[in-house]
Amino acid sequence: MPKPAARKTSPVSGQVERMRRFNRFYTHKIGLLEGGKLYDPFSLTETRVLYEIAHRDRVTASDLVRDFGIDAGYLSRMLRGFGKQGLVVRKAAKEDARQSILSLTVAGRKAFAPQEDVSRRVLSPLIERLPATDRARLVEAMDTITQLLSGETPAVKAGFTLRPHRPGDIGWMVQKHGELYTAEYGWDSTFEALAAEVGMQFLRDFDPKWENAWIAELDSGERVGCVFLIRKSTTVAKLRVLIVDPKARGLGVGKALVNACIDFARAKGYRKITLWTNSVLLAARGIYEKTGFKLVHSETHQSFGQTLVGETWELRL
Amino acid sequence: MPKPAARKTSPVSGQVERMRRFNRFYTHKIGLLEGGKLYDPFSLTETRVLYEIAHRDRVTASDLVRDFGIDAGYLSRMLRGFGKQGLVVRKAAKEDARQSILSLTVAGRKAFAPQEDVSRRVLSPLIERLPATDRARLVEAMDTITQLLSGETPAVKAGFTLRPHRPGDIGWMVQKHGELYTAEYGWDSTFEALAAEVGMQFLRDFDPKWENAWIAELDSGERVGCVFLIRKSTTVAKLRVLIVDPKARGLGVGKALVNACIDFARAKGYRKITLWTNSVLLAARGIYEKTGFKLVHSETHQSFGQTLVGETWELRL
DNA sequence: ATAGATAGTTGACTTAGTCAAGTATTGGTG
DNA sequence: CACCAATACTTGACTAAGTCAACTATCTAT
Repeated sequence: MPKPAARKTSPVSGQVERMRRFNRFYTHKIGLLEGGKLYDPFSLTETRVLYEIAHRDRVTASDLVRDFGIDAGYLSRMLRGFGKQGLVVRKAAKEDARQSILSLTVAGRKAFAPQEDVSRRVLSPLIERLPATDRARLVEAMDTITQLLSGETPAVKAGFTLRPHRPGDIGWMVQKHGELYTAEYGWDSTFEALAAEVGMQFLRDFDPKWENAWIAELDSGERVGCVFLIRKSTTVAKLRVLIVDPKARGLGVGKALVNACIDFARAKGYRKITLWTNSVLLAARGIYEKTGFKLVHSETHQSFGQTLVGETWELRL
Repeated sequence: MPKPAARKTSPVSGQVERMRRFNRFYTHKIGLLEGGKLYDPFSLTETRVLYEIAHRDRVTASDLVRDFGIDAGYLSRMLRGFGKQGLVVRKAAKEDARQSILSLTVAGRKAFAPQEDVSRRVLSPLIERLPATDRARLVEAMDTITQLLSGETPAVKAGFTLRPHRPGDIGWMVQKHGELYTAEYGWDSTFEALAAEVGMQFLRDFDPKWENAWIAELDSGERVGCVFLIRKSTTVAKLRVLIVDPKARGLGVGKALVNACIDFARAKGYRKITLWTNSVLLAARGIYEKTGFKLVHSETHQSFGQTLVGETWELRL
């Protein structure tokens, strides 16, 4: 009878151990924070039930039992108690008389109001003792976990801003071009070298009166896109290195970047914007089309380890 | 009597809301995972107690009460139950006869063994359903939260490896040079442009038989340093763009990068390594000195918006 | 009309945990 | 040495949190 094989040390098993460590740590941390009479006169579970009633429209007992994993018997009893105290009313639903629609009374809202603030009071000190950069890291990490474990679109995705370039942004542009074009199109390192050349030229020749770079960043401060507009001649501007990180696609980042270029070019009195792209870059081409650029020239070329169709697009201003 | 001032919308209050959202989400997620008969025949609290006894040397009841926030009466009862089942023994401590040192019996270890694996079995599916990049993001986020909320030095800091360059690494090098030299020395964007030029040239002229780049990354996969070695002539190599992220300083990353260059140069039969640095870069100069480089030339120059003393260092191989 | 399923309630109980008083031991002080 | 207060843990009595099964009223499908 051979012995069972020893457990192989895989990346996943190391990652699960790190998850266990976090889980042990965080549940302990929260356990300590939530212990005691924090929600007095309500228990933690009562507070949770009241929270759901307060924040959901037409919530039923079955909703809470199903979503919350609370026992129907226990919930019924709790709701009876809340009813006795005048905090919650139950109204039979028109479409199914078995169901009770739960809502807080005015007295219920008043009694519950202090508890709404408890978690804020508990969590605030945790973050306020950290320096600003660590605060951003902490909430970013939390958003990441929520997003990944919930399988949802991140709420923070909704907010982004465009800003001018700062130290490190050109390097970021080169890095993203290197990573994303390799991952998505299999382009080789000559493309990253081209991006580095564009970045070098932009910095060396930068004339803020006629040229600009826009960096898109999320509310968290994370960079998710960029574009440059440079002067080709007194009447012609050239748009270069438009890129959007996959995590921020679908939000209008690319369109906002291109529109920023168009607005800047118009304000500076350019007559035309020109750009060079490749036919496989469908999302970028779509943005150019939608913003009014026209395809004026295309030709096959061997670049970046591929056979590609290079395209020149123009927008008359 | 004037009304109280409306709550100001500050960055911190937005961040606390994001923390609350995470907290609500995660405790709910864990609550669902931990519900039911997961640790049968033990309860969650019993499992936690057994875990502590199994993993800590000479643990006492007071230790558990203090660190764990569990009631002494309840714990005593539980331990009595474990004693009845032959899972735990209590031995009076020699130095204080009031104290009981707790340990698992052989039968206790055997009975507890399946429970040790429960959290692994519960957490594994959460991570295994994610693509590899998201897995790394998840555990990185968890490590970040643990580190920030515990106020500890990150455990992951201890391990780093060196690897050859990949797509995006050159851009990362440019980005870090741009950010760090601005932040630490006030150098202007001409330095980032120089880094971009070095990167571009490296990629375009790269000959793997004679040249290499090394990227230092932590166990988490995060890049924290780099160096390039390029061929200057058949007998002379040139070391370029050594940089170490502040978060990984003090670990020997810089020294490892330089030693990798030296070893490579020796293996390739170069006679000498040369490099150009600036006198203000004290940490780098310290590493060069310690690894045997000699200062052979220095001169004042106006670069990067500063008056600097450029230095050439050499190592005979 | 009937049967099975569903929404919630109630009775009886178990499990998880609290609080206070008690016993044995230790350390400090006069 | 004696005494007292504090400490480590136990025990009695109890409350709080929650479970399970049987029940009532309502709905849906056949």
